[in-house]
Amino acid sequence: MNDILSTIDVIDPVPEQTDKAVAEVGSTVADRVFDQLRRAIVEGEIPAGSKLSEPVLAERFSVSRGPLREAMRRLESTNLLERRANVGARVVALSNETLLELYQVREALEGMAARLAAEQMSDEAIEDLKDLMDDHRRDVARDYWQTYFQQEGDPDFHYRIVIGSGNRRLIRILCDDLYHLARMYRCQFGMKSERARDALKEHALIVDAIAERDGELAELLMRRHVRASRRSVEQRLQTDRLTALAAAGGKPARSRPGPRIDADKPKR
Amino acid sequence: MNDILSTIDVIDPVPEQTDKAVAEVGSTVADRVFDQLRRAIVEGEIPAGSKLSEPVLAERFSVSRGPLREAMRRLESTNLLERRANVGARVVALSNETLLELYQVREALEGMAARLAAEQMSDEAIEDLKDLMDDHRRDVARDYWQTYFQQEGDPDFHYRIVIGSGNRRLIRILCDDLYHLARMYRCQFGMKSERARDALKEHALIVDAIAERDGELAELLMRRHVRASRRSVEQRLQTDRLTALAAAGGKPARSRPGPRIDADKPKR
DNA sequence: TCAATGGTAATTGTCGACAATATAAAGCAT
DNA sequence: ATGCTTTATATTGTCGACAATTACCATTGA
Repeated sequence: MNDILSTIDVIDPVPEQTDKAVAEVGSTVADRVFDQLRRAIVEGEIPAGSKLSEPVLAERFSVSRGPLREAMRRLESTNLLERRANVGARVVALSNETLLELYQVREALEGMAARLAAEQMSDEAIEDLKDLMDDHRRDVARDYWQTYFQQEGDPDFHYRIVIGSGNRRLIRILCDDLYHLARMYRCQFGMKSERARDALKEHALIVDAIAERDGELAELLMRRHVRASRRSVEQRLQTDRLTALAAAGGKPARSRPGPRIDADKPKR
Repeated sequence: MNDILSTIDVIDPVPEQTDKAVAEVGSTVADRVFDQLRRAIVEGEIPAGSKLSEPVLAERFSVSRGPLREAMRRLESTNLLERRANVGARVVALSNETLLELYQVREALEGMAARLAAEQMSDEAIEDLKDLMDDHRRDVARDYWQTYFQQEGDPDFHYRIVIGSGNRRLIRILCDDLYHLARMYRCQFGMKSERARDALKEHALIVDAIAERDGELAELLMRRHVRASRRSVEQRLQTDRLTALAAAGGKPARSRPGPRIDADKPKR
């Protein structure tokens, strides 16, 4: 049945998957370039506010413009790109206003998620959440906090709770859209180091509330946590804005002349 | 420049623009088919749960598969379509669970919108909102309530408030995504007639709270209003489910054999 | 009679080329 | 010299065709 030899001629073509994410089977080229492009935007490899040229991107990812356009459409629907007909697409600009708007929505939605999670999460899932907290505590003690809170760890915590809410629409809005944008802010503006420990404490309180099935308290704590998180990023954004303003004009060197993105100035 | 004669050979295919919205300039073909397809799905012209065939849809809208696929991607991002790679796209199934999930999110988001609107809406916008309420009152008195509450009027009210919140991300989530799905439920399951008058009263109370800049009260009333609205649709959905179960097997007549959609049974 | 396997047909995913539009530059008139 | 018109280029939008994968159906065997 599951004879490996019968598929001997199709197991080879995969290795040129240069990126770490080895795109599970059944996924299409458009999905792959979607993931790659999103990562590039979120991590700042493609600067915010820059214009995206379809031909150069297509050549960079070694695909035709068809799948690329599909990927860009999906990026647009997640609000990471803004597109105007017959003009082109730009990466969203990271401003104070959009940050405020994003975190306002997150506060309402994640508060609700925490309440629902406290009511509906399974006991095993709560135990897993506690284990995750222990891991985070260990990592913070080892000063690995940067990798976790700036990249994947913190989202992991929020992911668990949102998924624990059981509301698939809520899950989709937060995990597929808002979290990537929030991560984009954190990747590009960083986070104050003392914030990591505070955030960890807040996480612990939320987990406790959920473990005690106290939905009301969980919502309150989560809303407060999101507010604090916003304030941290906002503060960092403002200082960076000022320093950038002071050193205006000097672009910090176009990295390499090879496969790079058509990134003209944000134009305003 | 804008010589019409130069395009004399391509102005003919358009007249089957049977739809009212004549797509403003600067909009592309994909945008037009997106609007048309969304309307067809929301109003039930294409039944929920049915499979969408790209070739037949492309021929129906007289476009190539390229723009059609873009439109379908956008529909997928708004959660009106579900797509699996190499298999196809289906219209979402309208179930009790998705309804509950939708209205849970709406409750949190619209409550927040009402609070923000009470705080930030301009005085003129509030006056306009009052005028709209007067119009609605008149229409309900004339028994035109069905056209308003089942189609455009009720969304109009909610649109105003959400836009009044000033949060563009919130506006996008609600107006571009969730409202269309909510309208789909109302279009396909209707609404009990006495609900219209109750809804109108609730609207009036919300407007009053906003006019008095009482954000807290506005949020409370809006959340209650959304809950009541959900209950109404839920009730109607359940009765329809039962009657459909009673008359199982007899499909209510395939309308016309002309340009119709490949609609096989929901398959479960 | 039912299950499994093979083949066939249809649908989806991808690609390259063409057409239409917007941006930019160049030329001309004032 | 400046402003407007016109031309030219480049980018986006659209189309048709090909390739790959999937689902369906028939045949064969137990």
